[in-house]
Amino acid sequence: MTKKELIFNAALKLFVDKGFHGTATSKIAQEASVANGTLFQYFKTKDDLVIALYISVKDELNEYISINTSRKDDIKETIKSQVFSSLVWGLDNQTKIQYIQQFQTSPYIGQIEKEIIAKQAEPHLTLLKKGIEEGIIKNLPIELLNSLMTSQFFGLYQFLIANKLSKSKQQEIIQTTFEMLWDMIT
Amino acid sequence: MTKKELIFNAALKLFVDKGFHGTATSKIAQEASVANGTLFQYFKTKDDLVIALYISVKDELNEYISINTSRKDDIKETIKSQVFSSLVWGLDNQTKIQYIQQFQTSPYIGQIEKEIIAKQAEPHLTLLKKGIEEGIIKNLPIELLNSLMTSQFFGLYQFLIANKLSKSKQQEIIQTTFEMLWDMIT
DNA sequence: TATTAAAGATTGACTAATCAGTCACGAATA
DNA sequence: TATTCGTGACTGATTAGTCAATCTTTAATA
Repeated sequence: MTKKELIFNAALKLFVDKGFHGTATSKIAQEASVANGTLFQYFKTKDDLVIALYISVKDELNEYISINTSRKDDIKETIKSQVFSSLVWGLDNQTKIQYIQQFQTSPYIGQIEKEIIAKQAEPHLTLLKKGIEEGIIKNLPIELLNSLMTSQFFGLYQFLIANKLSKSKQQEIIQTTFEMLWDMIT
Repeated sequence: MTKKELIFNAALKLFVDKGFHGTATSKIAQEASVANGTLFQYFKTKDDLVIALYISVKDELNEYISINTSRKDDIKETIKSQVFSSLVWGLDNQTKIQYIQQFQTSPYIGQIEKEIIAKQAEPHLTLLKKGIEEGIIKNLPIELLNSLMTSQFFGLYQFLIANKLSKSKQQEIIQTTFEMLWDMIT
């Protein structure tokens, strides 16, 4: 594991545990078993680290979704496998999901360029647009549909981690909830 | 306005603007036009202030919902007026909604006693339970239904503040989205 | 009503601790 | 040998929280 990865892992753990400013850079370096100065060689400032970590985690999630999504021409199946793989990744990477949420509701979100945010949402929006054009999905603003779906994802996710269920029961809930979501937007 | 209210208002503004630890207590006192020491007479520590502010804002929202909800025996109308009044309040109190979100995804949430959280969710859960018993709402875990509804609220809210629409267009979207939500859970 | 004293509220200068970020030097690598 | 990587002691600035002194309010007494 590279120094940079060590720092990312340590920062992720501490930020989620103690909050952004509740975490001293010296503590991150310590947790990463790296010198104080090393941290500032990879990241010019603490804010740089906070933001770079978010982008890295978000990219990781998007890559996972992209790899695990079967690109059939079936829109329902495509969206379904996107939602499912997001959940699988989220349940296996709870700290990272927590970090995404914490970051997105913090003042830091304003520091990320709008183009980066737009780029990350773009694939979902395109898919929704296609669905509307094909007459499958309700003709509503795609930003609204996307916002509702993202929220739905977090809502279901919160429920799943708050209630430790058996794998099969979990799968059943995910399946049911997705069908509810699908009925809602079509 | 009492000193305590002045401090709450100043803290709310700065926490949302600069984050929890990005905001110094001295800055809060300054913004509130109050001495440093005064802040610590009302709140033993900075953490106390952060938490007291959350509970205060959350109570304010709940009180607003409670006042503006017509307690008919019609479950759909009851839930509808709860969702609608939440949105009205949220659009009029954007900073407060932002604070609620920021707090709920921060490590501070773990410092609030579970009974307080449970108590705040209780009315909604009771309502959902009643709906299920009457065979109106789908027979799913009420915590799941509540989680999905809360998320839906935030999703819609995010869309509404991100897209400045006319009052009538806004009402139309709210109406449509609620019907979608209602169809989903029934 | 006027006076006064006790209780409570408010102040801001102060401090010990902590913080983000620097930098001169040593280690590793090519 | 030269270049890059890694180090940790160091610093100026900032922080949360304290406290002795001052101001304000309350209420009892003459």
